[in-house]
Amino acid sequence: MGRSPCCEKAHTNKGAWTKEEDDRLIAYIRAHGEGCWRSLPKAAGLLRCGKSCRLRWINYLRPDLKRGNFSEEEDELIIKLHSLLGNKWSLIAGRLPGRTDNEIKNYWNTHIRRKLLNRGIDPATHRPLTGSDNHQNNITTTTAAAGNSSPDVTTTTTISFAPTTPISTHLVKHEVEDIKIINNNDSLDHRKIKNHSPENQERCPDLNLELRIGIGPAQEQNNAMSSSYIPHQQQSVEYHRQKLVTGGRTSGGAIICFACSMGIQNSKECSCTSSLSGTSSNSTGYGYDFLGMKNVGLDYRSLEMK
DNA sequence: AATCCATCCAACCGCTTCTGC
DNA sequence: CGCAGAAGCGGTTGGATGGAT
Repeated sequence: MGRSPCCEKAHTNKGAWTKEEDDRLIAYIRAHGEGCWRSLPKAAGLLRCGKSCRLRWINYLRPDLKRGNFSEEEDELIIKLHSLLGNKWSLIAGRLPGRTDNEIKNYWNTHIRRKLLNRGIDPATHRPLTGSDNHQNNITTTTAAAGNSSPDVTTTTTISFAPTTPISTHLVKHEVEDIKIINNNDSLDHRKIKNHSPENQERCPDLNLELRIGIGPAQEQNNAMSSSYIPHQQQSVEYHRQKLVTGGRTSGGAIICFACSMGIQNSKECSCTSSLSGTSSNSTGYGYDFLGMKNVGLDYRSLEMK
């Protein structure tokens, strides 16, 4: 009951590409562009499967690829993006010009994982590594939304990488408020990172991985004690999804999609151009399908990486 | 010099998602 | 709407390389 092979394997080369194969592939794509990968090998005179050609081109032969070591800035960006997106290497690669998903994935597994472990951070959860931190096992993916499901109305959803098991609201509140204090002081006072147990103490305070999704500027105003303000009550993403779909809407300002908020405008990821066209300040445009919240009117301008 | 071991990374594989009919 | 084919994605593998013994 297996799937049909993507190509006739009996007549295809495998393994490392030769210079001649590279040249053929480059010449063909220069002449014809990237088209149907399945038919490309035959047309280009290559004994390779289309998948292999695509991979070779994307990961190695593309002229816009950046070669060489990753910079410290790229390192930190990858870490932050990974904390937000999880193992979505293609999305992460979209934010690093000249880098491929495969390259970033390899780099993550060989360098950054170790780097985070040395910092005492679990690369999977971006939380401090502690032996007794059993609740972290509840997190199956770093993109998982967490928090309690209390249906209280608030203006901001915090997508936390905290435990997925129910935890009391006030604990989350305190934790978040402490982060706020740190940001306001623009300092790295470790004592203010409260985690309610010594072993949970943040070991890398500059890596705050709370993800906030604001619902709208007007409501944001109510909370505008500071740019890093996070409301008292944490909401589940699902609750906001339902609320927004059934009537919750942004109260002002156009909505940009997640892709644009991440700085990759005009990419294929961008979903805002159509919904933005002709919208006014009371736009009811829809947002990007972020974390499965398709068509939810979220304001990604307030999506922050801190 | 030979062997072992760890690391790196290109490439593969299988699954999911997208797209056209 | 459902199906099939194509493309895309992420996990994994295996060969090359370099350092340690």
